Amino acid sequence: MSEQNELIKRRLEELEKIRELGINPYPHRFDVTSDSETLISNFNDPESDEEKESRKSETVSVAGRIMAIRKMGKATFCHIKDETGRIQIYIKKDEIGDISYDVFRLLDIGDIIGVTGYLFRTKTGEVSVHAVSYELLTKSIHPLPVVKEETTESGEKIIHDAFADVELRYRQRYIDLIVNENVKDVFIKRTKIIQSIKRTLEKNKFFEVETPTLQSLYGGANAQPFVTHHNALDIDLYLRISNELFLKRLIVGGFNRVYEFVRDFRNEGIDRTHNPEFTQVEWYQAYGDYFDSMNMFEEVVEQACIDSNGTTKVTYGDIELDFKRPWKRLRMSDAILDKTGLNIHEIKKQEIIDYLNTNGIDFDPKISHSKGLLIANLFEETCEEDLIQPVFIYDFPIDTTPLCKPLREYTPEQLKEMDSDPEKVIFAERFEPYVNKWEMGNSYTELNDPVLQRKLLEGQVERGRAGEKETHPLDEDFLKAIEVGMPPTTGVGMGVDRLVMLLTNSHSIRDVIFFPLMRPL
RNA sequence: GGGACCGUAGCUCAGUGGUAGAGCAUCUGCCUUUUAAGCAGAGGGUCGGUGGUUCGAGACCACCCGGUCUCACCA
Repeated sequence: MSEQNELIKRRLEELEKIRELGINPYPHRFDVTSDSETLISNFNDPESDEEKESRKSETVSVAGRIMAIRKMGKATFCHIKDETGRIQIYIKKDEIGDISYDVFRLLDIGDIIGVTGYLFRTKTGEVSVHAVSYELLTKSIHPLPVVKEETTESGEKIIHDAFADVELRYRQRYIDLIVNENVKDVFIKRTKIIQSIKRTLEKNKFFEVETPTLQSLYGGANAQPFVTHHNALDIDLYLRISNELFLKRLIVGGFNRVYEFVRDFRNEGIDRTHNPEFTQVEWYQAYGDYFDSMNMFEEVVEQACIDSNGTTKVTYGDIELDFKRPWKRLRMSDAILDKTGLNIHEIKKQEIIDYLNTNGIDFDPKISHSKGLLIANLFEETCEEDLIQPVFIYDFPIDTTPLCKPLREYTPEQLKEMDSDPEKVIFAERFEPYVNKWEMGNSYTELNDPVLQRKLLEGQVERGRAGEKETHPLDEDFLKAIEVGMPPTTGVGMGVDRLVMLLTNSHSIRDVIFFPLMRPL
């Protein structure tokens, strides 16, 4: 028999013994009156023997999971862990009764107990609960990794035999949360960040809405979708890659400011900044432009940083980031000029290709038809690596997106002329915030010219036929909505997981998602 | 998808071709203020899987499974 089964078998036997003694190992409730953090932080040492004696009648009830047991014959110490921390429990045989004490000795690390008793400080100085009674609340039959915590004389904590196998931690997050102290803190911060973003948006009159996850057409981003099937309708459906096109329909419908936190699904590679399902918040604001979105974006992130960390500054790895507003704003063309000396407005398409080639920069030959896509590629390969502190990169070639308005400075004649000249690049009012070299989001002055919108989306279909995998299929219903008329609008998509990574100093996106996708065993 | 590395007891790990190891956990005994409690003893393994090389494989080779890091694609 394997060790694992043997450990479980022994615990099942103990479970039976407990039942035979008339004790329900899975009772229905327990009155909890306090928690470890409150008890320890509010404890004052009694000033006299009388006070010490009277304290014994001031009982509290706490509940938690047994994390460590130290049996000493007729007395036993254990630590229980509740939602706020750990507290030591002291149980004496002659006080609690022989049977009760014997049952206690059947308990294991991992069991959940409720303890009623009074507070005292041990000889070695730890505030503890002196048990008057206790109750088994849940018997655990699956052994937990035993992690030992040593406190050195200088007060430093050393963790021994940490449950550190990354794979097991992700696959069995419930165990990770129990035995690894800081894991829960990351997820508490995650929730605080999300709550903060919602507060900031609500404060600015944005209205929370919900749109479909299952979509018969996907769009709003460049990505490959997951395909699924609806049986009753007998049609294939896609898990959304973005909610952009639905939020715009709501702007058309008369909601002026909407936002939605969504899980997006993208059928692409997995690495430390990419999980196949990830969280994004998108917001759309009628009558605003991309500068309004920059203002909102930096307000949202600065506030989220303050609400989760107390300041606008945060340390990520060995760098310090400061999210204090206002953030730097840099045109893509200026970023390229600063970095490479290339003035993309002046030079020919071929000169960009030559530059890429002579500098050993790989690019997909499929994009060589488009000066705009070459520029975007040039930017990503040369400038991104320097974008550590928060910065808005703005004015992207229009070829990079079919959903964004051209710059306001162009006259209709200029646009027409540029469109027919492959050496001219139309720039669009798009920006991406960068932090720590990562794209943190995406924003446009949204395109609302239905004729141009149709033309650009049909262009996507063309490019899809030519072999690009991440282009949009044509969404006629969306085009109809734009034809009905969308007011001038700006919208933002923001990657929540990456923001949480930065604000919690997490190395991998899997550290900020409770249950990241793992290959089934 | 490419490359590098990893997989040995429940957990953390050692084991450079010759009888599978340590600490913690578990079990037995002792121990009424311990705290990585302690002391004495015991049990626990198809060494990720399948083939191969060899007198002999945990180790060497091939393939497979799972993972980590990294590059590519993307947010």
